[in-house]
Amino acid sequence: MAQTQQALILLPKMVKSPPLKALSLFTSSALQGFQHTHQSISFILHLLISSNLFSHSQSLLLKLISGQISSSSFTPSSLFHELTQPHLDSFPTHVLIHEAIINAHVRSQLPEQALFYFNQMIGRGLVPGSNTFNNLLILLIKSNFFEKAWRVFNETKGNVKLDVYSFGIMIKGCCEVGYLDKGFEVLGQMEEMGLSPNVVVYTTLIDGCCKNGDIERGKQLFYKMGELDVVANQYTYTVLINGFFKMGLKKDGIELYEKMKLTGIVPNVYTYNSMICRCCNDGKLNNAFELFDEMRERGVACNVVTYNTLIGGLCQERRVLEAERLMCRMKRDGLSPNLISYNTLIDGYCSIGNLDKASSLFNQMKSSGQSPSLATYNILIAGFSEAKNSAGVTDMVREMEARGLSPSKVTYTILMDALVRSDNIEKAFQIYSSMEKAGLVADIYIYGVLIHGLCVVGDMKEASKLFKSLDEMHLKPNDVIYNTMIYGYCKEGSSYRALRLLKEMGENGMVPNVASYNSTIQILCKDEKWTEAEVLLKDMIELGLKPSISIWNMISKARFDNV
DNA sequence: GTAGGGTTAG
Repeated sequence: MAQTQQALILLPKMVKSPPLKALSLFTSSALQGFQHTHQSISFILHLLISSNLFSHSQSLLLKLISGQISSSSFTPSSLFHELTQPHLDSFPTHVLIHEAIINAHVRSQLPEQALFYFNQMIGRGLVPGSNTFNNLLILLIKSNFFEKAWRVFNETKGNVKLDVYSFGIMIKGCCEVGYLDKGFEVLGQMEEMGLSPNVVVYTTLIDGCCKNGDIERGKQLFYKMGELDVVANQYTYTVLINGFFKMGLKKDGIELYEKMKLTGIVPNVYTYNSMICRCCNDGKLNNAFELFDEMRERGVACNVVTYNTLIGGLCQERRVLEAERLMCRMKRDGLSPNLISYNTLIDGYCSIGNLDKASSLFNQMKSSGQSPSLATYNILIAGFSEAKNSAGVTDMVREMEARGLSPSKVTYTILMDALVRSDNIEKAFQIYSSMEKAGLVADIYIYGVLIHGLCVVGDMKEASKLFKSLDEMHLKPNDVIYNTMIYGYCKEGSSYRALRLLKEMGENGMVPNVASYNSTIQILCKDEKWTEAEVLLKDMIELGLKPSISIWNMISKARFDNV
């Protein structure tokens, strides 16, 4: 009570001072534990805003939201309610107060509250500037409230000042949640409003096309921007080149890369990294290193990603020693290996079965100040289980949990897979139920491991039951699962079941592996279902797969007998 | 400090 009085005593003094002096009176008294009131805060905020001291009003609001400045006479929300009441204030200040409150909630990462004050502002017929609106959109999208962002965008776009950024932000949001059509819709709205999309907007949407698997539309947009004289830049080319590569369209990617250089757009580190990554994935390490040299010649500085990509490429070719040497070179180059560098190299050593080296790198990583992630543990756990070192596995799981990291679905997959591979299907199911108890929902990989386990032990009844239940769970079986089921059916001699799944794979756009063809044909032959066997044989040859010798023997014998 | 690109793990 006494303190409230003090604050009231302070008010006349603040009124008489210039804005910054008044503010310092306010903050120093607040720090001394003064209980401020609606009046004193309202006064100081209005003063700061009407004097254009926005950063000061902003930091004051942030302190109020975070509770750094508090008072027993109000809560932040009662205060903001009071502040935004329509009263006799001059109109511009009222707009600015609303905006300041919305911005402060945005900066405090409080999407729901920011949205609340935004809606209140619109409801009062006030028009927020595009900055305020755009920042709100960004926060909503970043906080996974895309639907809210979409609704706000569409419901209020007539009452807000929109600019190119607003549309760009919204398009990016659409692409991120996979609503490509909506992204194009926004582009259309933008054009209708007479705003010309710039290169950033086009690049964002082209990237969205690539990431959502619709490279064709991305390509069309690229042409469209050319027709509209919007000049593609390094970003645009890199996005599309990478998109081509991701879709396996190697030729188009390289062609565009050449076109980029011809047009005089210089490839930068992103472009090179994308190119190098493609070479590595194709196992063309020589080309990758040629590009690496070319970068140096052209003065494009490589970065951690460049090195990581090359380290990964070498590891995939099992050239792990060279990968480690490259990591040393990276350090000499003044770049510190990051989490991905270590994870990649540790995985490399695990894959050649050198767990000692993997462990020592793991220690090196920790002593260099890089903290292991869940992925690091998963890699090591996979390495130890592959090496059938169960003590190593247990240690890793223990250390991981001691660090406060809980096993992820990937961890469970690895553990269950190891058990299945050592014929311990019951234990695998036990792990499966402990996973469910931990609140994790099994995904297609987990079911893949379980189905594999059931097929290995020959329990096709259970395997088929599980396989059929995938559909009810809205999970699409992947090619691994199909191949596993086919393997299981062949083993038990159910040729027609295997054949049906083989066809189903094709209908779903998957290519069965050689083993599936070989074993299905084999049992079809055994059942003397020659016509079906011949058809499959033709299919597999067309796909470029090599039938096994025994199949040739069986088939040619049948042909001979029939003649 | 409002929108755009590249690398790892089942």
